[in-house]
Amino acid sequence: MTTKQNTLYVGSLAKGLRLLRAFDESHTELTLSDLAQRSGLDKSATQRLANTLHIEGMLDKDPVTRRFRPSHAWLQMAYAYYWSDPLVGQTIPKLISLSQEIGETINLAELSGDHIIYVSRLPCKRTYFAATIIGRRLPALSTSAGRAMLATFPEDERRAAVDNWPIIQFTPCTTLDRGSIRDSVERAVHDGFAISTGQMILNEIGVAAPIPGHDGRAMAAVQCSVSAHTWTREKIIAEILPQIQDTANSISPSFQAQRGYSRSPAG
Amino acid sequence: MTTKQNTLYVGSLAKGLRLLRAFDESHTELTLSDLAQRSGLDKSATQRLANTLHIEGMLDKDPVTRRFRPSHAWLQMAYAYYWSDPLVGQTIPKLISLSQEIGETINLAELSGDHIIYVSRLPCKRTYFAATIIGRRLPALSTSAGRAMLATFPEDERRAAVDNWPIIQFTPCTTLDRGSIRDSVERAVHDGFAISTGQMILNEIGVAAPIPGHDGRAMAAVQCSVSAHTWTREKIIAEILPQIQDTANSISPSFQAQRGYSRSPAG
DNA sequence: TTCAAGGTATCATAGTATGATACACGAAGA
DNA sequence: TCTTCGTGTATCATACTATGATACCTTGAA
Repeated sequence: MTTKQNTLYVGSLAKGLRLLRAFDESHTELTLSDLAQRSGLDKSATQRLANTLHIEGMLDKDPVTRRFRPSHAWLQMAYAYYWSDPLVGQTIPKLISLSQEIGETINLAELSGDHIIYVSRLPCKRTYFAATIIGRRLPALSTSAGRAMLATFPEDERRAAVDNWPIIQFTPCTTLDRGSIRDSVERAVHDGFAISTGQMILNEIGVAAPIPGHDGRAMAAVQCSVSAHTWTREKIIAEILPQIQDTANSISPSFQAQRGYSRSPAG
Repeated sequence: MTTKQNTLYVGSLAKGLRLLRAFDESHTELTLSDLAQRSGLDKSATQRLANTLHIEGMLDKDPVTRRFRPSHAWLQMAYAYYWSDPLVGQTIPKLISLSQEIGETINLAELSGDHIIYVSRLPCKRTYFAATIIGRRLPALSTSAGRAMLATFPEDERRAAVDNWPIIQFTPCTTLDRGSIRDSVERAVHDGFAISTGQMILNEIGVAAPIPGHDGRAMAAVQCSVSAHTWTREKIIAEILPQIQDTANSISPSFQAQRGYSRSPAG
C-alpha cells in the first residue's frame, strides 16, 4: 500500500529500515510511540518490527525505560563498509601521516549523490562533536570537499549541480546565493582545490583537494578544517594546501583492491 | 519456518538483516548467488530482499558486475550510533588530547557481550588496516581492554567469564590457556589496569584502563596500542599508563546526556 | 482512586511474501 | 558455431505471514 507495487519489493523489510532511519543526531533514544510517529507506521507494525530488530540485535532496549537505542551492530556496519570501500584502505595510512605533519583535523570525504559524506576523520584538535565522527552527510555545495570534487566534472554537470543541488543554511555565513557558489566552484576548476569559510560553522575554514578518479571525475577529496582564529587563507595555501594536494594525488585512480589486507580477518 | 514462531517477529525483516550481515572483512562485494549462499536463503528470497535493500539505499549495485556492496548508509548508521552513545560525546575530546600527548594510537573500547568493540579510534602511527577502523569486535578475553573491564566485575562473574567466554587464536602468542588469562585478569583486579602482549598481532602491546561505571562495573575502557619494538612494559607503565588512567577516571560514571550537543543537527 | 498514555498481547483476515519455474544473458569450452 | 553452465531476471498461484483493530496491563500523574 504505502510501498511500491512490485513483486521484487519486500515491504516489511523496507518498513524495518524506516525504523532504523528514525534515529539521528537529535533522536537518539526512542520509545515505541516515538518510533511509530517518526516512521509513520501504526502501533502494531512498529511493535512487531522493533521487536524483531531487538531480537536480531540491531536495537538495544532499556529494560526500565523501554526505550530503543542503536546497538553496537551499527558500528559493525561501518566496519564492514570500510573493508568494502577500496579507497579507504589505500588512503588511511597517508591521512595519518598527513595529520601528524600538519597537526590539524584531516578528513576523507566522498560524494554521495548531491551530498558529501565524511568517510574517515582524524581529529587533532578539540572541536565540536559532529566534526569528529564519521558518516556525517552534508550538502556538497556547502563544503570545500564537495566543491573541489564538483570542479572536476564537465562544465554542463557543474552547472546543473550548482543550479539544482540542495543548500541548507547552517550559519549566518552559509552561502545561499548560487551565483557565488558557482564562482567558488569555477575558481576551484582553475586552482585545482577549494577553500570555504564559515559554511558549516562560524570561524571555520575548510580546504580540500580532489582525489583523481578513473576518468578525471573525482568522487572523493582530502579535506582539512582549521580555525579562522589561527589561520588565514594565505597561510593555509602556503602551509597546508601543498601537502593535502600531494596526498590526494598520491592516491591511485585505479581503485583495484590495493588494500592488501583483503583476506585477513585476524589482522 | 526457519525463523522463530512468534507473532511479534517479522521474518522478512530478519532475513533482510541476514543479507546485511553477509558482508564482512573478507566478503566485501557479493553477487546474488554469494548472498544466497552466505545467508542461507533461496535464490528468490535473496533476489527480492537484496533488491529491496538496493532500492532503499542500503546496498549499492555495480551496474556491470551486478555485485552488491555496502552503501554509504552503513556509515550513517555509525553516525547515528555515535550520537546515541552517551560515553562517546564525553570521551572523544579527552581522547584527542590524550593521543596528542602520547603520540600513540588511542582507542575507546566498550563491552559487547563477551566481546569488546572499538568505538573510537585515534590512530597516530601507521599500523595495519584493521587497527585503524571502528566497529571491530574482538573476544574480550584476548584484549587488554576486555581484561581491564572484566577486572571490575565481582569475583564469580570474573570466574565465569574466564571459564566460558570465547577465545580465538590470532597469533602464535595468543593466550589460549584460561589459567593464564585468569592470572592476567586477577592482576588487573589488583593493579587497576591490564597489559597484554602479542594477543591480536605479534609485537604489539596493549594497555587499558577501565572507565568506572555506575556500580563499579566498567563497561568501557581507554586503550593504547604500541609496538614492542620501541616500547617495554616498564616504559609503558611509566609513561603511558598514568595518562590513560587519568583520562579514564575523568570520565563521569553518570552517563546522563553530558554530550551537550544533543540538539544540534547543524553543528 | 481515577484517568491517561504508553507498552504488551491476541486474533481473524487479507494480502503479501513465497519459492518453483521459466526465461535471458554471457562466458567458457568443444 | 553451437552447447553448456552459471547467473541474473521475471512471473505466478498458493499458502502462510504480516496485518492492524482491539483489548489488556502497567505506570505515573492528577
